[in-house]
Amino acid sequence: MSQERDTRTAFMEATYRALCTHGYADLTMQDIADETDKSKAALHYHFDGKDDLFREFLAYLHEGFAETIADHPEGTPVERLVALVRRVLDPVDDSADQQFNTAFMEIKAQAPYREGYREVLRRFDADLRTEVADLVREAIENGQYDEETDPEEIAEHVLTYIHGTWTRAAAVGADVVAMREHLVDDLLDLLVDGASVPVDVDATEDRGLAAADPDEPHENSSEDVVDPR
Amino acid sequence: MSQERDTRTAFMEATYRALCTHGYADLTMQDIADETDKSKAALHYHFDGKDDLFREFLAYLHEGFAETIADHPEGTPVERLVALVRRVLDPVDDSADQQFNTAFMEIKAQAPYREGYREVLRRFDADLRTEVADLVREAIENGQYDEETDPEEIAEHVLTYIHGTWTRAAAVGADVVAMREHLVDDLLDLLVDGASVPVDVDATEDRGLAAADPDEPHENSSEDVVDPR
DNA sequence: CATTTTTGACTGACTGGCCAGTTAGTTATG
DNA sequence: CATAACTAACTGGCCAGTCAGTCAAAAATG
Repeated sequence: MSQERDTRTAFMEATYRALCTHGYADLTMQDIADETDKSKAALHYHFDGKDDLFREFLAYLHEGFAETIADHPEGTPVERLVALVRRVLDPVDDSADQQFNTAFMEIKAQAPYREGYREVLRRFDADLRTEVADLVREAIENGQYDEETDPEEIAEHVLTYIHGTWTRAAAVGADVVAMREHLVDDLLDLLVDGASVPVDVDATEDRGLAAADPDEPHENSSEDVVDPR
Repeated sequence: MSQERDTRTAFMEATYRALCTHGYADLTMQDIADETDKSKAALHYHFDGKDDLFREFLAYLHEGFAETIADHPEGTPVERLVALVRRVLDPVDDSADQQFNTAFMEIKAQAPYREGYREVLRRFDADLRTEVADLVREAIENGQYDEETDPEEIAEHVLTYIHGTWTRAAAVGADVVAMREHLVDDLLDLLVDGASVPVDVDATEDRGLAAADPDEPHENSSEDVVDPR
């Protein structure tokens, strides 16, 4: 009974690992099976084909994503907003996770063609948007942001910018940290004059373009998806 | 001699059309040949395999892109900047072009894996960035933008935002016009107080989120790539 | 309790289709 | 007629999915 559950979960984790090493485009069922101690036939026993497997995998990722975006209630609303952005756009040093992000781009690009992908991706989007909008609303109530500020509008802006960061990082190898801190600056610029500026901002000196400090400390290293290892 | 040139060009155009109807992921050499009056073997006669074909295709696209981003020297710098953004993020009604954008996303997602893709994409990026930065610089000289404004920084921001717009449009079917006008607003908000506001701004009433006017007039309908038809 | 039967999980070997690339031969062209 | 431009037919490899079992453990039976 929970035997099946376990095996399916094992295959989900295997899919994650296989994606990191092979990418989405040339990922075979065999590759996934090879990441477990089971056979390819077992994979077909548990899932109704590749598409079914991947739909389930996306749902599995979505669960982990909730954890990533969940608010850590420490500090002012804007501090928490900035922390959220940093968490989501964390350029993890772990090369496996980095490669997963790349593979995830491929999946996004497949969404228009594969039935059911888009729906889940929309949920990723909606969840993150809600979280951002809520924090902006709090910031307004807190007096950090002007009352004229439209939380939904900011959230949309942030979402689009985040997607752009991921895309450029994958497509042209652009610097995630630089783009991320640019977004953070935008968010801080919205602070009403006289409002307290968050202190933990580690990007106080670099206004430069490609100046990504490599020794950036990120204790929280979870990616836009929870790492199942 | 120019026979070969013609045929190669015909195959480039065929590749464009084939991408629109099949997407990148399941595009076969046969699909491309079928878009011409030539055979699949002819395709192999002219190109050293699929990868070679696609590298050449990207270069071909890049030529067309230059045309899209080329400045139309009418109006103030900011007007021209806004026009550029609108040209690049034009959600063409032509469904073929729309599908091409989707396919182009797939190509971007393949860049990390395919040798040579990334290089060309970087050139797309660099050209657009240069164009934007130049216009911002002009806007500063013109007194429309504050002297504190950093052209490179704005250009980076615009690039990231544009990529985000394309990605979200493809991945979750987000509204290109709404996102685009959001960016335009950002660009207009940068105007120093008292500077002339461009008049041709057709988005004067809609500050709403999903309010994309379908009757939007775009005389220039070229996409992020020139349509070879 | 000892046995037979059933079932869930799984495997190795196979198949059928697809597709990039090749080759041997044909047609056009200058 | 020599070479460039092509074609039809073919090849070889890959891969999703299938199938005929195996096997251990659970359930039924007497």
